[in-house]
Amino acid sequence: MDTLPGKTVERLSQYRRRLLNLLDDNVEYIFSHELAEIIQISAVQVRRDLMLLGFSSVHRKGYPVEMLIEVIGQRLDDEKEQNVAIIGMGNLGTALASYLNGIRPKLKIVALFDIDKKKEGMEIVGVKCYPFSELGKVIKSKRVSIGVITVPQTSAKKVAAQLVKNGIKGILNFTHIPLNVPSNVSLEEYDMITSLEKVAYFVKESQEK
Amino acid sequence: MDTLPGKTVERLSQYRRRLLNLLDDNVEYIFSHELAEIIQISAVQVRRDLMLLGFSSVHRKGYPVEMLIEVIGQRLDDEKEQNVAIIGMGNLGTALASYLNGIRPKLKIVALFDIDKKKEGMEIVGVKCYPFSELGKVIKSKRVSIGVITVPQTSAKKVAAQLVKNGIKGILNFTHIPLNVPSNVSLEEYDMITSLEKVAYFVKESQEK
DNA sequence: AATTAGTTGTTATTTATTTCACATTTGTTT
DNA sequence: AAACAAATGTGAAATAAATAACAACTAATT
Repeated sequence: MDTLPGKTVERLSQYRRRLLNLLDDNVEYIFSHELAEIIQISAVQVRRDLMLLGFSSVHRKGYPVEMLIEVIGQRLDDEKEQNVAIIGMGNLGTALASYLNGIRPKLKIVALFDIDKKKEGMEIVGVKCYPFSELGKVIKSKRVSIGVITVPQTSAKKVAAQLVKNGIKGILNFTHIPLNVPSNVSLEEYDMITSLEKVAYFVKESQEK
Repeated sequence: MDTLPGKTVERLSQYRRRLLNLLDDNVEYIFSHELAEIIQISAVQVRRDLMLLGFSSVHRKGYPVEMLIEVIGQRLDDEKEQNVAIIGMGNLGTALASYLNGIRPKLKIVALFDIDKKKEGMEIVGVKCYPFSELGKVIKSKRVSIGVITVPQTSAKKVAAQLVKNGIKGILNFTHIPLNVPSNVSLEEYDMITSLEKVAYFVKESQEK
């Protein structure tokens, strides 16, 4: 079974979240164009993504919502749980901790870290905060495979190196510092300043027309 | 002069930020492979992007840093300032306000908004917080062209509609709710849950190999 | 029972983005 | 001054992603 394109993975993640909502509303079936409408993309795009899952609709009824959620999960989720740590409990880290916590049963936020010793032992959304010095120990004891970096720019590289050294498998980097990690570590970077500059550029362009 | 590809805009934004650092360190020239190394991309990619700017190196010395910053600015920035408002002063909004504030001279954070009346009049990184009810008024008086949405999921659509109604030109959406805006409004969406699920997927995949 | 209409799955096409490959230019070395 | 080396700029090729186009299937309608 082939690895899915990154863009498809992104959309599947979004499909699933919408479908879970629909399930709550007791929607049993959904057409590609309906799902497309919700996500604001094209119906072909939806069908193509689902085709990559080998998932078919029930003729003239659409895709069965519950089963589709199940199939997306089979493809996206690890069978066992994946444990996540967030490093840096400033505003951004705190926001992420509450955003991400509990949102997916197979993705558990199991540890938070901060350099500030005062935060030691504190709980945010029910997850314990450890001092940075215990990073290695906790990663091992809690089997953390994914690290989310939300520390100040200056410590980003150091934190990434520590994570890698302690066997982390994936990093989600929210600092503006591009990281350099071994190829066996999955890396996803997100730079908020770049996003803002991008919007600003297209605003400017659209006004010049 | 053609509109640049979105990906190129993203990289130009990053080049510029690194170049500004280099300038502080009195670096006068930089080779494509050096800049590439810093951003963790290929040298060809850098040269191609700069080619789109019509910007040439000084033979065997590399690209003049200061002039390159200037040229990127000419292309990315609006001549006049672009004013930005952040709507939703929870942890995420607060983090963004301090991240983004002052980072680019031509992109000014001029207003913050929150539903909570207690925050009215408060200042975060020197920017004033207004109650949500004054959105329209402030957008007009401060000539806000870009809105950053960091409110809870449930209010995202309402806020977006308000922004659009008040003539906003660009939206950066940090909620998980896909927004539907008229085509004359530039929209950039960023979903942190999707990013985390994406890393998790590629971690899983890499372990299966 | 035949026709219409809605929806899918998939191949083919188009568009966007990245990478390759290399001729070109000129500083440096012999 | 010839040979070499370091980089660039760019056409051509490759890869990735999105869209179009349409045959096929079947529920509903006539």
